[in-house]
Amino acid sequence: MTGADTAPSGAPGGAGTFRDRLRAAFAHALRGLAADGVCPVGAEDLPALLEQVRETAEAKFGDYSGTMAMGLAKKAARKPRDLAVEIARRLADAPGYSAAFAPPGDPVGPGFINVRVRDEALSAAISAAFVDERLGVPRVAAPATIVVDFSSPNVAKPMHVGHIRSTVIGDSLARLLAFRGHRVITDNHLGDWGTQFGMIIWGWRRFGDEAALAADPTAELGRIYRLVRRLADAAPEDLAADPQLAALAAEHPGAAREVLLETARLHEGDPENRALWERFMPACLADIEKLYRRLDVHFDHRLGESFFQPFLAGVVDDLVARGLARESRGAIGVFLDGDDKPPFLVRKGDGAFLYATTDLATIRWRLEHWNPDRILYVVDHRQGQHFEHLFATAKRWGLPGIERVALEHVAFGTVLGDDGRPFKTRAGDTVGLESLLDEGVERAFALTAGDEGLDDAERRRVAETVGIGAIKYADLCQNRTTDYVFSYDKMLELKGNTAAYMQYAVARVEGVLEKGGIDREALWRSAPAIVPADPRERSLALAILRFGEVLEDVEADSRPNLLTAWLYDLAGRYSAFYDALPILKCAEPERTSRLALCDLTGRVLRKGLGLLGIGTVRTM
RNA sequence: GCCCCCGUAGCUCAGUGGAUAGAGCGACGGUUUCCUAAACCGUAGGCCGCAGGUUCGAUCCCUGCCGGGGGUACCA
Repeated sequence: MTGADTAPSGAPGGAGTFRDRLRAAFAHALRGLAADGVCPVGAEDLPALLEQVRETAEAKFGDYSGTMAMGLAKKAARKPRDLAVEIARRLADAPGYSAAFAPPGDPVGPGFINVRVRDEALSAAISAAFVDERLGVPRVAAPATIVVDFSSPNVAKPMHVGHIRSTVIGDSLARLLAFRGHRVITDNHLGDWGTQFGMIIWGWRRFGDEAALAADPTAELGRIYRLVRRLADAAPEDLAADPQLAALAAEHPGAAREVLLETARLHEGDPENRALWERFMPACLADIEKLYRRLDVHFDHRLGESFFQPFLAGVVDDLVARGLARESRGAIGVFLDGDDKPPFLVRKGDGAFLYATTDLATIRWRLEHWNPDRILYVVDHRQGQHFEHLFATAKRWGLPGIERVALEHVAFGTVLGDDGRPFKTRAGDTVGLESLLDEGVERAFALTAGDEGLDDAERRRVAETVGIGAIKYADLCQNRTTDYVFSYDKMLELKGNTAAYMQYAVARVEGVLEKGGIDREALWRSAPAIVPADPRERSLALAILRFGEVLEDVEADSRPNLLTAWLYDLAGRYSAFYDALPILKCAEPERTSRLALCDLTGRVLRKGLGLLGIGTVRTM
């Protein structure tokens, strides 16, 4: 970090984004339409209609357009074009319109109303953003309390590639929502009480190695976990392929059943199992924390499954008492879709609870203690059905506050290897998260081999930022819901939609300012007028001022890839600007204006990357 | 069987009701006495899986089909 995104002081937050201001003007125009009886537009119709005010596809159509006239034409019993004329006329009279936008021209095509931002307004807005600590991004009018539940690894086994998306996407959403002005509560719902502990307890008693545990607790626990898992899950063909495993399996024919028994004992409060659990936990947590520090991911809370364990029996009793859950085949479940469909199980036949039970207890606890407006579960898409059932059960349960909280499963796809199968090592093992990061950093380091003027320590720091940034960015820039193919080569490309390209753009900004010996603080204090006269400056300035619009869109659908797409577009515009126009070598007042635009671009890129949890470097 | 997701350029992916469907890689061509050329500019490359439907307008919404993936009562 260069520290340059700390605030210049003194700027107002501004009157909202250009899109906000134009939507307000369209709202005025549409209400006028209704008041004059031209077209019935109810207050409830407005939001959807105003969503049709957005940036144009191409600069030749202007900066923003409104396309609602076509859809409304039938309702108004007019030709779309005529209605567009009516709207455009009222638009020009809307309060605040003419200060920001040029008079709308005649509607284009079937009824597009195209609008161009006035040059003076653009200059004023970009100059204001320059001295604004929020870079021109407005705060939300109505802050909400939003719980972001993400990462949630199972402790007692190493974090692996499967945890990266939840961790990176969740962290980014939390940062973004907080910057927007919401009250964000991050919670890591650790898997610290599940069947894997039954496996470890059972395995420790049979295969545990005290010396190995002392030397490297996670490695030893991981070894035991994997071994027991293979034993308990072994299919006949696995046993046929692995004589050693087969021998073990013959020795422990009841492994699967006994593991579940140990889990149940732990849950029932068996002192010996509890003692083992307490013995294993600290090492597990320390190991996980180490990775989070490296990823620069932080949580407000770490309320794992074990935290909710005391409430589970009460949850089941309550569900039964209210007639929602009942006994079936020895287990207890909620029949959501009728008796013939599989129920949502909250207690197993052996008395152990399930993650459904914990999740229900967690919802109740969060409602009681945090009273949130939204709870986001950043969990992979394969658990979609679980969350459907969970949310449906929670609503039927009728907890206080449940009717006003939005429970949202923020689903994401699987990380695949080159072969299109879930990402694995060549040997077929799950890829550990730490070694994944190491390899990304190592490859980034190799790429800096030719760099002059960087000592080894500096190169290491750059490689860490670039390597980890590449991995995070590759994940965030994909449409969340689709699977994506993991490729070090692609994510470390210096061109294209990668973290490195954005980081490089930031480094070039640094280069210009450093080369010019620019005193940034003094530049901020002088609050210069930025005048985007050249089309490339204009295009860059407009993109910068869309930052707030993009964050609003990201929040609406929990889609960080909208932010990465905008950053990529922004960095591209900067590169085009930088390439075509002299900055240090042009005359005043252009020189200061362009320097300010440069500096602001750098701060905006840095802030945008920061909201993705990605750092930047001064040189690369 | 039922439910969910995905089929867009050779490859990896954006775009999910608007204007001539976009990037990167790969291919071909251009730009450096000049602030980081790890860059920029350009060319070629597409029945947006198939067939119907809704709409002024469909890659996007609905229905069916084909192909791929995932889920589907005691793992999470």
